[in-house]
Parts: sequence; structure tokens; C-alpha cells
Amino acid sequence: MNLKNALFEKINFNEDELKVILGSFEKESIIKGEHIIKTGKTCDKLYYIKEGIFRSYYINESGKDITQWFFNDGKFMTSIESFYQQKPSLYNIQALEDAVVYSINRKKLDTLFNTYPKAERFGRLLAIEMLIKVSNKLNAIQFQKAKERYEYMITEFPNIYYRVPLGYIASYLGMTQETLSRIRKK
Amino acid sequence: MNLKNALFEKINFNEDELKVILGSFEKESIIKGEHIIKTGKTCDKLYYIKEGIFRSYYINESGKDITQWFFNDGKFMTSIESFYQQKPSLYNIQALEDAVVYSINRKKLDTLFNTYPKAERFGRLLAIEMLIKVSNKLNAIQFQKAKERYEYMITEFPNIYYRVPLGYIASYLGMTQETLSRIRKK
DNA sequence: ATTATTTTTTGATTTATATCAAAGGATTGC
DNA sequence: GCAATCCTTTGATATAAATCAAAAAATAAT
Repeated sequence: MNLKNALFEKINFNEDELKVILGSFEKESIIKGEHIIKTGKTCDKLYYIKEGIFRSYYINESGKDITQWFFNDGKFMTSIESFYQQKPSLYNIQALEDAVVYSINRKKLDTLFNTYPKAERFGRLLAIEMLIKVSNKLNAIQFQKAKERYEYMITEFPNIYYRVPLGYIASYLGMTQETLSRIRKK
Repeated sequence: MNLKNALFEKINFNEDELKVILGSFEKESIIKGEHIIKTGKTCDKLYYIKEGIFRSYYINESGKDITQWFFNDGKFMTSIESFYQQKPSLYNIQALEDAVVYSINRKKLDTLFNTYPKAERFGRLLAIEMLIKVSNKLNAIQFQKAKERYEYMITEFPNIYYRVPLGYIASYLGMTQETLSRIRKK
């Protein structure tokens, strides 16, 4: 899906609005393995993924790499609390495949929010959509057995689960890669 | 905190705006144990809690009562995906103490959103705030031991953890009440 | 192609927490 | 004030998943 359709899906922007909004984004190419934001830095951009897969992750106190979320094409992505509250990011975000994205910085986005109430609404709907997804993951993680968590993964990310390293999925689901490997065998 | 200050905390509404917005809310009293929304019903109201504590919960496939979230005074509360997407609620929300709330229905809120871009912005900031909190819980639940999860609870809900039944906290944290009881002993 | 590196699988053992069961405490209602 | 609920604690046992270790498979580099 392209950015225009992604915007249109939630809000009926008119042609003029679309022109300005689309014009505020810049195209970027990112190669596999590259980071768009690192822990400790303040994230200044919101991204729309045209092609590719990304993950957010952090290294915990015991040195383990923990994947927090996957972002695939057609979705918006940022280090939320860093971008919106302009404070250091707790997460790294890394491309898992060569990717093409459209980005907008905080300043330009604020201008859009101030100029077009519809843009503000789009932002609100996007936040709510993400909130519901995170809640769903929480429910899956909180009370389900390892096998059911993997089933949740397949439902939530049907286009991703077979494309990214098993270890990343395991930590995303709150289990070790050995456990996930054993589950997959069945 | 009162509703006016809660609004003012995020957005500099002017006097006229505040008057209309505050006038759109209705005061309600709810007694301990009562439900403001039940599973399967569509939630039509957003609440501001002036006094009291609430919890959202559901009964899972094996019949267990699982607390999903706690809401205390000074916070906004609703069954998010039900209220915003107008579909049946997955959760019940119940008062754990006698409570006083201010409520606004979806229709009136939409009018406010359409009339005052600042209200829309308030809605966006509220959604983001909640999103960050849910993410924090997810990180606590996903990779921490039972003891650390209880410490997260104390940090996130310093005014609640000693006021609600231990069983509710246990399921909120993804553990059994026996485990939580043993942790508390220390 | 061959080596080097990364990722996944498999096995043996340990551990945190769930489950089952029952006894104590604390509240609520009459 | 006593009975009836409800909530919390304690103990014994079971279990899902973590940990540790190493082999096998897949991918990338020379």
C-alpha cells in the first residue's frame, strides 16, 4: 500500500490537504541491518513503511536482546514515547530487510497538526489503533502458554513470522529460542 | 484532582472552551461492586474519575477472572476499543470502591472533537499516554520475574496496590494469588 | 567450492511458578 | 455476636519453560 492510501484509509483528506501532507514526507532507503533510531537518542521522525520489515528492541540488564515490536510494510512506525515526548528512546529500531520508507520530522508534523484538524484526528486514530494492538499482545503474553503465544504471532503478523530470525520472534513472545524451536517442530 | 485541571494539564483551553467541555460531562455516583460496562455491550461513555478505583477484567476460556487494568482517581477511563470503534467490549469495568465520576457519551465527544481542534488534540495525547503505559506494563510482564513485576505494580500504581484485593493484583500481573502472597511476605 | 559465521535444533538438567488442598483471617450481613 | 462469605496464607507436588551445552543446518564471505 502507498502512503496516500494509508492516509485515506482513516480520513477523507481532500486533494489540497493530501498534496501538502504527502509533500511533507521524504523518501528514504534503508539497507538491511541499519538502525533508524538507537537507544538514548531522541527520535525525531515518524516513518511510513513502503517496503521492508523493521523491529524495535532493547538490550536488558542481563545483556539479552529483546524484540519489542515488529513493523511491516503499510504501517507507521516510530519510537513512540521518544517521538511524542521528545525524550531519549528506550528502544533501537532496525531494518530486517532492505527497506523504503517515507519520513516526516516532528516539527513538520506539528505544523500539519496545527494546520489541519483532520491530521490531528489521523494522529489520534493511529495512536488508538496501536494502543489496541499493544493491548492484544499484552493479553496474549500475560496468560497464555508458549504455544498459544506463537499462534497469536501468526495471527497478528501473518506476513512476518516466517521471514525473520526465530530468536527475534522468541524474545518478542517472551520465551527462549529453544522453546520456540520445539514448538515449531510440531 | 478535578476534571478542569486534568484537561488543563495537557491543553491550554480558554474559558469558553472549558465551559462547553465541562458542560458536556455529567456527574455520576457509582457504588462499590457496580459495573459501568459489561462484556459484549458496546461502551458509549468516556469517564473521568473524581473519586474511587476501578478495574477492567474478563473471564478467560478456563473461567478465570483476569484483571486487565486499574484506573484510579484523576484518570480517564473507558473500554477503549469498544468506545472508539463502537464494537462489543471484551472487558467488564467495575468499581472497587464507591466512586464519583464525570462521563461524556460518544456523540457529545465527537461534537467536541469536531468543534474544537484542541479537544481532538487532547484525545490524541490521552491515547498516547495510555499507549506508553500499556507498553510499560508489557515490558514488565514479558521478561521479568514475579517479584519484579510486583515492583512494577508498586511504581505504576502507588496509590492502589494496597487498596485492592490481592487476587486482582495477581491476575493483573500474570501470576497466581498464592505466588503474590509468597512474594509479599518478604 | 570451501571456510567461516550465524541460526536452529536437540538433549539433559534445573528452576520458577502453577496447581491442588486446606487452614487461618478478615469482612459483611442478619 | 455469630454465621456466612470472602480473602489470604501456607504446604506439598507437578509442570512448563529456562538454562546449559553442543551438534546440525543454513547463510554469508573469501
